[in-house]
Amino acid sequence: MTSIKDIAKELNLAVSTVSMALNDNEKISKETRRLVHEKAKEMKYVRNGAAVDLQKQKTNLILFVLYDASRSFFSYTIKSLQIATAELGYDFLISTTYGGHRNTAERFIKERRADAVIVYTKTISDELLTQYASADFPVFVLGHDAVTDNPYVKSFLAPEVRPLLTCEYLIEKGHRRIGFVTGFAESFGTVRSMNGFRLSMSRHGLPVDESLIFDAGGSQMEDGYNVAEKQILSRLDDMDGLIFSNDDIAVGAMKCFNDHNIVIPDRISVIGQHNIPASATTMPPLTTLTSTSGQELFSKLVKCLDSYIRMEPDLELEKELQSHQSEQMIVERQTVKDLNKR
Amino acid sequence: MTSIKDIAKELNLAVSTVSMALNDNEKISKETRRLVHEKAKEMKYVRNGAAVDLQKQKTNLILFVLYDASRSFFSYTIKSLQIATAELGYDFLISTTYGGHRNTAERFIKERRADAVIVYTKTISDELLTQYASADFPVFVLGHDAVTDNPYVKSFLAPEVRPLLTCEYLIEKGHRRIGFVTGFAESFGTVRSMNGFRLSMSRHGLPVDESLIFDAGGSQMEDGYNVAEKQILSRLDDMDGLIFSNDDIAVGAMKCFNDHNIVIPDRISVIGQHNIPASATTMPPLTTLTSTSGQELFSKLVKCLDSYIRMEPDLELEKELQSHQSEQMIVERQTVKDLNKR
DNA sequence: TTGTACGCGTTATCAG
DNA sequence: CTGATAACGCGTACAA
Repeated sequence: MTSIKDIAKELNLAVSTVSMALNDNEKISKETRRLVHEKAKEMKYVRNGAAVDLQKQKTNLILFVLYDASRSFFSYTIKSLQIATAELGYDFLISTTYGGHRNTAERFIKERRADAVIVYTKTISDELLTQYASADFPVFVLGHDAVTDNPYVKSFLAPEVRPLLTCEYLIEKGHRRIGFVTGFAESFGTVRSMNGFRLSMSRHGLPVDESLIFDAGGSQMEDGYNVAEKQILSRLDDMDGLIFSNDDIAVGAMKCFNDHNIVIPDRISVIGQHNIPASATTMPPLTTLTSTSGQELFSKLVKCLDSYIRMEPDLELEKELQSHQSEQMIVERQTVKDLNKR
Repeated sequence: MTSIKDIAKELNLAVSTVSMALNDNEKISKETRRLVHEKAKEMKYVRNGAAVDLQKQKTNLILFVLYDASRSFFSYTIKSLQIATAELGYDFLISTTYGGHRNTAERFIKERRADAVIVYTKTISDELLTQYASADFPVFVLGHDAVTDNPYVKSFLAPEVRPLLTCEYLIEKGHRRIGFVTGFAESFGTVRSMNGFRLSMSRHGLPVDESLIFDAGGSQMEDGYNVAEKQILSRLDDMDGLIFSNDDIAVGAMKCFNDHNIVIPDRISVIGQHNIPASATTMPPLTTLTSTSGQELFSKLVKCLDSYIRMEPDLELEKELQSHQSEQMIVERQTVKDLNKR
């Protein structure tokens, strides 16, 4: 590995000169700069990231931590964040905690191997974040309100507990005996929509039958298929509507219903959440929920994060972001029957 | 930020003593170690990653570079690699190059910000890898044979050009006028299956009608829907079979066919590739191709990579891995008609 | 058992 | 415009 020292020696220059030349510092004559660059290329010089980081006390990196990158629901977020971070010149890396693999994420947080972290999973504890966030190492939490007294752990996109729109929709369409299927227990979506579900039911004076709350154990299509086959099929007669806490498991369950010749929505209404691409392809297409949070939102988010990194928090922008409530909308397709019409 | 210096001062010890104590070096008395650890916790000491990396000339990091983490096809690979790297104590991070965002990946490669890189995309050029790989910075390429003279760029899981099994299958079932739909042009899967397609056709003496080769422009479900609607629908009568280079676009296209009341496989046979979860949920379920490359394979792969990192290449293991040809199998579902039977 | 001294590769500050 | 020197935070021989 050739270093600036080597090229300094080769050129009979001081290391500092070489360093500056390499960074195109105006203080160095154009000629010298040219020479240095040339030699550098010739000697296949590449700068050492660790050394730069150490000296600058900056990594230029923003780390995004989430549970499962393959969930279609997160793919949009990933892309948006990548665009936003790139706009501001940051590097962007993803750490996945699927299967309990939190070590990498935690080490990067503890050892400050990034300038900031964006956490979109419950698998990293609020305590850890509280412990390690600081003025020069801000942590943004997405999807829930982190419990913390650390002012540098900021929460965004954490919908307040509100009635669950999918539930409201089913009720509006005349459903009364409504079941609920939970996804990965450690996900915010599951917890939140579960709470929303209970809220909606109670507000309409409807009882929640705990035996009609099914746990898929995970948030992937296969999990949806399995819970449908093993737990839901036998209870179909006890419900007129079934809410899934996300589309992934709903799509899997739809497959199961098809395999068992259960006609949706004649036999039972089904509704999902997130509007992932595959939900449009089920038979019949899945009615679901969509929520708007465009590229612009993520750009603002990263801009705000950047302001924290630069130690000049843009409190105004932060306020705007925190008051942001994403608009939710039912995507009406063909898995919910209007029971009022008969 | 408190450093070992600070805690050394506080305890009237030498930095080196503190350093060793922190690393539980036997040379330091148990009592001192306890003391140091205590003080460290008290002062909220956290070690500085960059400094450690610089000194050790190791990052303990393996970087995985791919185009789009949300593609269901890659999710299994990600998970397997994560498990495998964790087994050997490495940190594991993902860099996504979707939308041309290669900067991060390239910078990490150039500046050696990882101990090794696994590349599973065409978006990082072979030249770059060739230029930066070295004995102490191995690069493993997945999915294609990298063109390089650098012995530290190793290729794996690069199927030889062979007849395309899905095509063979269609032909066996009596199809003759076969169309082909390509996904993201920069993906290996697309290129390879395209070549296999041509090979199969020619081996059976069948002409390839170039106007029946459709470009979806991307590998996501939406891309499949769009190409079906805009290009394929009008050509349905000119084909009896249609091959998609991956399931994602096939699933999207199936949705389109359903929307337009095209009955599959009566009107046309359809076959995909990869057997992603969603392919089982289309109406009717998609016939597709699956290939086996289990956890064990990835564990071996990472073990081999590790041997390179440790500068003791396990050539035997490497050989075994390189000769590995994944078993391919048709997953027979309901989108291919047997034309011989009528 | 502990301390000293040095190096890892880079940048920044100053003096010349 | 260029050079010497001191950091950055840590690990490790070697000496005490």
